Amino acid sequence: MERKEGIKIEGVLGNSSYSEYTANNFPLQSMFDLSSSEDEKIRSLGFMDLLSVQDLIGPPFLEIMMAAQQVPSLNATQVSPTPPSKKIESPEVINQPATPNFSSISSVSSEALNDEAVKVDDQEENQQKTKKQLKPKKTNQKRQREPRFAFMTKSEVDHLEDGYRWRKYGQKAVKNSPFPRSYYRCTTSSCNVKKRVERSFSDPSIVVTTYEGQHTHPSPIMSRSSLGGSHLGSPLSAAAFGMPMQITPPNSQHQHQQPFTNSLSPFNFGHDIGSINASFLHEKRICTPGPGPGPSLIKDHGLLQDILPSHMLKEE
DNA sequence: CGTTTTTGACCGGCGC
DNA sequence: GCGCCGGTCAAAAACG
Repeated sequence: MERKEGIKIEGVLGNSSYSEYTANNFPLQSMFDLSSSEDEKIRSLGFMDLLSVQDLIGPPFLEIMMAAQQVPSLNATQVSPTPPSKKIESPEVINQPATPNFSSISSVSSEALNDEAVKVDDQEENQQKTKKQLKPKKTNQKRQREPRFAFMTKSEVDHLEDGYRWRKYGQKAVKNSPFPRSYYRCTTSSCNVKKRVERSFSDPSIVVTTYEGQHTHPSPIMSRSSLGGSHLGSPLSAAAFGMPMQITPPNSQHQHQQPFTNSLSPFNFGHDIGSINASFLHEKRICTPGPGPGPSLIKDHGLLQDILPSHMLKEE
């Protein structure tokens, strides 16, 4: 009964977990100005502040905004006359009130670089010590954070279906917001991807989903058909990420929102962001409510292929 | 009956 | 050193 749908991914925002920004391997970072000052705020205020998206609405279905967009055209297109509620947001990475195209912010955390290597190891370890993180005093090493990305989505549902199964493991009240923040973890045993979901204080209709880490497995939903075992060798592959991927399950009994399917999973950190952007753009395109009423909005005819293996694109 | 959600407690990091 | 805060755990409850 409730399962609302209508989700629009407004934007993406990745923020480096902490002050690791220093590492700029990601061109993205340069774009997002989550500079240290911002970073501070982020910590204090929370993502929401950063994301303070005013009304990024516009397009009918969903539009994705990669903050990473280095696409000048996009930036140019989106002018943000809207006064930032906070000022935290970087001028270039905001949304556009005028053009119903993209809007959003994003940045990528840099941990990937440093942690990447570690991460791999970490995963293994994690499996072993899955539940003894608190009790035993961790030797000394502070837990390392994985790359995080935040997506701003306009949706009525808090938990967006992204192709993966998530188990909620916590919920906390957000300081500057009346809305709580929910913490989810990928149910796959060997996968330690986490994500947190919170609603924007400014715009209750906007949900901010922050992904942390990358999936070590393909989307359970997707795997049903081809993924079978042909690919997935690369943990960093798009699918590997916790990016939101909307797929229409064959037997959608869960909450599936609109028939749109987006396979965005672009943030391969050390990869070309260009592709990412492309994929996002592509997304947008896909999502556009075309005249043809078909559940197959997906069909990637585009750059997606660059990023996703043919299996991922899945054909229906 | 197995899985997921709820929720209060706990822990570590950080600022004062 | 203390308190605040974000994030996580884990037992119990709720669900399917």
